[in-house]
Amino acid sequence: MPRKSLKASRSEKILNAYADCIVRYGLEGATQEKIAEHAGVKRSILRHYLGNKADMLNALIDHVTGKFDSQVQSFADELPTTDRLDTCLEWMFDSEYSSDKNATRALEALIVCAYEHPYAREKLMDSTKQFIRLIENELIREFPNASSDRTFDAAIGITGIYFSIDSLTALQPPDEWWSASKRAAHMIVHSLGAS
Amino acid sequence: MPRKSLKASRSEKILNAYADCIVRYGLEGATQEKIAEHAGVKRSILRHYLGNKADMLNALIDHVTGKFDSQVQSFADELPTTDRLDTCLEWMFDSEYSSDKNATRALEALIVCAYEHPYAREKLMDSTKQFIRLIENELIREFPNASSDRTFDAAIGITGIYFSIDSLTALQPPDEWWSASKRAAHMIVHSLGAS
DNA sequence: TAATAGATTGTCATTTATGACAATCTATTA
DNA sequence: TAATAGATTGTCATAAATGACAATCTATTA
Repeated sequence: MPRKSLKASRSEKILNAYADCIVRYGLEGATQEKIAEHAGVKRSILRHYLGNKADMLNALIDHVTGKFDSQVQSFADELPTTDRLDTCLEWMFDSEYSSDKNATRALEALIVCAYEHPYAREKLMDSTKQFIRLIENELIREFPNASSDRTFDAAIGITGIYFSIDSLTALQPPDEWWSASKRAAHMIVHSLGAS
Repeated sequence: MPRKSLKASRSEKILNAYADCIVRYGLEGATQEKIAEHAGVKRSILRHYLGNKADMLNALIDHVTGKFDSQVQSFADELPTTDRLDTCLEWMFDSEYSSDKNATRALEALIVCAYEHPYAREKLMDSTKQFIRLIENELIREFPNASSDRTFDAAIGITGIYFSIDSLTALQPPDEWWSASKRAAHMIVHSLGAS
């Protein structure tokens, strides 16, 4: 008899707005008013679907890490059979392929709450590890003879370069910084090949 | 006749506390109460020496970028004549040498205000460029025959790796991530040498 | 030691953010 | 079409953060 629940779609829309807001205004700068405005709803709606502030933050943590994880997964799934590593770096560092870099930036914006929020810390750590592992797997596939230590080092390095240039986006760096980052990542790859 | 002004020392103490707070609680999470508590003073004092919220933020931007810049400068000045590049990477990635990593983390925590605050964006960009240039100079000194493009790429890469592992500190990554980051930076260096 | 400029404290008003909940509207189907 | 469960809106209370400023204390030196 009742009407259909909009909980899933409304929550999705609100949490996306929340993620956008923490990227733009910082975690504590993302007030409920701003989130509601970005989502195009009344503030009361946030509470109706997601509870109070703490509930919302927990939902956001799951949302952001979940979205990031699934993007990483489909990223891996859609890699071609040849040129996987090069394709990988193209997708990471070329803006035309930037499917939704906001997932990464939201993840970075959440890091600050790791100090007070052990659950967040764990989930963010897991997501980060998963991303590193994706890079690591592609490196192993390309260089099966490289030592696993060096492969891990390279994966950490490439991931770091990516996270860093991504978080510098707010400073509006020139496009050259992106292409330079990409070439730096390639340097690591080549160094691994030359071992 | 009046008593000596404590403006310089009090402002210094307050701004250091402010910087600590934005690292720990985020830019908007660093309330005047928390800053005052960290600095061990009454809140009224903040206003007395640094004005209102906007004034304080401007002072913080100058303070953080100035501190970062001067640390980068003395970092460069104190490098030995031999093994400069290796020493550089040791200082960056080995925790025992971490003079004051908080300057870097405060810089990163400020990035979010670049969206709304053009002055902050410029200063943060300048400080970032200066750090990259420091790395670049050392690479040029070590590899004078490398093309300037590749040297810049390498500098961007190494800087990115450093900024990234530094900002991941809140997630309490294992020490291996730091050493892996260091070795990844070395990979870039070696790749430059092998050009 | 008295006058002065600054340090320090305390208090209140205003604004902002959040929490709680009543009231109303609307899709759904029995 | 009437009953229902959920959607949506609006309002008020409380809490938190900031701004403003009066009042008091204290080092300095003329």
